[in-house]
Amino acid sequence: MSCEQGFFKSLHGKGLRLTPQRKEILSALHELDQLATAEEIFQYTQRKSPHLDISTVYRTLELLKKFQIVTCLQGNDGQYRYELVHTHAPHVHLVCRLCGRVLEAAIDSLEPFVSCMQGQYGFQVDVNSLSVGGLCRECCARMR
Amino acid sequence: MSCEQGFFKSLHGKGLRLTPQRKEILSALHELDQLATAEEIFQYTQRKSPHLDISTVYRTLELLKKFQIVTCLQGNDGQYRYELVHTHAPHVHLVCRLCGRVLEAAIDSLEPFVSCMQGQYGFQVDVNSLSVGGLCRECCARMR
DNA sequence: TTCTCTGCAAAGACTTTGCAGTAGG
DNA sequence: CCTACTGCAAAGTCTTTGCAGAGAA
Repeated sequence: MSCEQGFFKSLHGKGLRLTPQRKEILSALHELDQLATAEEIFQYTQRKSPHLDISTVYRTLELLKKFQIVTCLQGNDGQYRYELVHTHAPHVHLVCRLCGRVLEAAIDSLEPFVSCMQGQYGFQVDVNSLSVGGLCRECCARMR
Repeated sequence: MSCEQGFFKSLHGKGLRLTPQRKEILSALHELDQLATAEEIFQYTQRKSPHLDISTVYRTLELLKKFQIVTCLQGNDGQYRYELVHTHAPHVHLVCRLCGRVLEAAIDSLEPFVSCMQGQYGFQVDVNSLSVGGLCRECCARMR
């Protein structure tokens, strides 16, 4: 698991440690392989490590975020959701404001925007953690 | 205040009422004239209406959101922030992930993306409530 | 008069923190 | 062996809800 190696290096560089709990959480993120809340990740770890605490999940996610191994976004409901950065192709999330469903979308068409923000405002967009609200096809249809 | 009239009509159409508290909150949004948290809006109302309760602020913002009079986004810190939809030109918010500062940016360059999401996924992007994470010019510079 | 709205207080949902014992490097 | 990490419990933060009295239409 190359991700774990990278994580270990990042940790080691700062005098931090690779514990079984951290491995377990990283592994849960891999296996879930989609946006997941801290609670969902926690539930997942419980099968194998029933003593792992949810506060450890939060602390580890915080760490993974710092090292840019996971990104995090907030859904409809205000909860944070996490996913590994490099397992899928880069994408943005489309979050429906009615049904809350989340789609992944390609980022090619975003290029002009990203360049423009860089050029005009010196702002470097985190494409990986972009979350876009709106109406999904189904909810659009339902509204007429 | 045309906004208030629109609000009144929306309310009246559903058998709801325009109360002094709701006026006060709408007025606070106008005068703050920028993204503000429920708490900030609440604080602002306290000068003139010290008995207005924060739960009323939350309930009113919910209502204003339903009528699309305000939009709401979540900043760096997980708090919701609100602003009136039609007082500024349409814009997106650039939220710096380090310093938390929020810039307003023009939306022209976003057009290809919006069309593409519509075409490919049938997803109708809420441009007005788009919040984009990244690094601002200053924080970018500070990182080297 | 009617029924929505408000203030108050309390509960709720999610996340963070303090601490003392545990264990990675 | 040192000090970061964990589980536990408790506290925090922001937001929502229940209720009885107040007040807009």
